[in-house]
Amino acid sequence: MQDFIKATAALSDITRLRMMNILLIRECCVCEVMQALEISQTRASRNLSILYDAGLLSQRKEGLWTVYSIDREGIGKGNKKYLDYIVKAVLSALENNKTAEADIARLERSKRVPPACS
Amino acid sequence: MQDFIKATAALSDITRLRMMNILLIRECCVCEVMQALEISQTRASRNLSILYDAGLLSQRKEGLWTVYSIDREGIGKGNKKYLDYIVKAVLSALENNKTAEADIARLERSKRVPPACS
DNA sequence: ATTGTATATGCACATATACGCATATAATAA
DNA sequence: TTATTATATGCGTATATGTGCATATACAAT
Repeated sequence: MQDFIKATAALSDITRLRMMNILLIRECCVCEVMQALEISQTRASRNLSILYDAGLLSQRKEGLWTVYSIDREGIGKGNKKYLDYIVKAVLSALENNKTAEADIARLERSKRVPPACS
Repeated sequence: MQDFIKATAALSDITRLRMMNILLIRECCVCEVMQALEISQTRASRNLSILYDAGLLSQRKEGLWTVYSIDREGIGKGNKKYLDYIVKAVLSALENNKTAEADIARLERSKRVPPACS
């Protein structure tokens, strides 16, 4: 119940909903999210953390980057079955949305600036 | 998108989640909700309004009472398809929850006190 | 009209949330 | 070591949210 509340609270914010939108396309590091949504670094980092803490995202370190992605492992498992429905609701809510489409367009142009560990 | 945010914000509160729980059993007037959840009149009225404004409940006047119920007409229709998923998520999130079960037990004992229009 | 009952709402207040700025931390490169 | 880059976080601030108290409104019965 508290988990559900945390998840729905995490999704009831336009910035984080836009984040879910692009992360449903592909995983992103923080700076890619900044570019795609045209938001500040602080804002990107903080809101990605909130989605992570709510159990919606998984996180991994890759050199300098923190890469976030939809937690396809955790979602729908165990006592978090409801997250499946929530993700479906997100997808449905984002259909044909201009902002969501513009974010995806910018996502395609955004890059992890210079390769740090190549 | 704003509709989705309104709906998830409405559900990210324990009082309102408990309300959805009992309303999924049957429609209730405000005073039945008060009794089932053991909350104040103000709190019941205000939070039911929030669920109503979020498009999750329908409302009808019946004598002195305002009767609220899950909006089975509106949900899932038109551009609110995602609400279907959200309701499923609510049901899933409330499975085997002690508070939710206690609320339902009290709901079964609660009555619309005296018949006003009989 | 007057009384009683169910619900809604204005107001004050405490707490939570979202944000930017500046700075800290962590990892890499020179 | 020092510099650089990506990300995280402490702090202050503005706004939003949840609640109770008191009161208003709406409807019904007498």
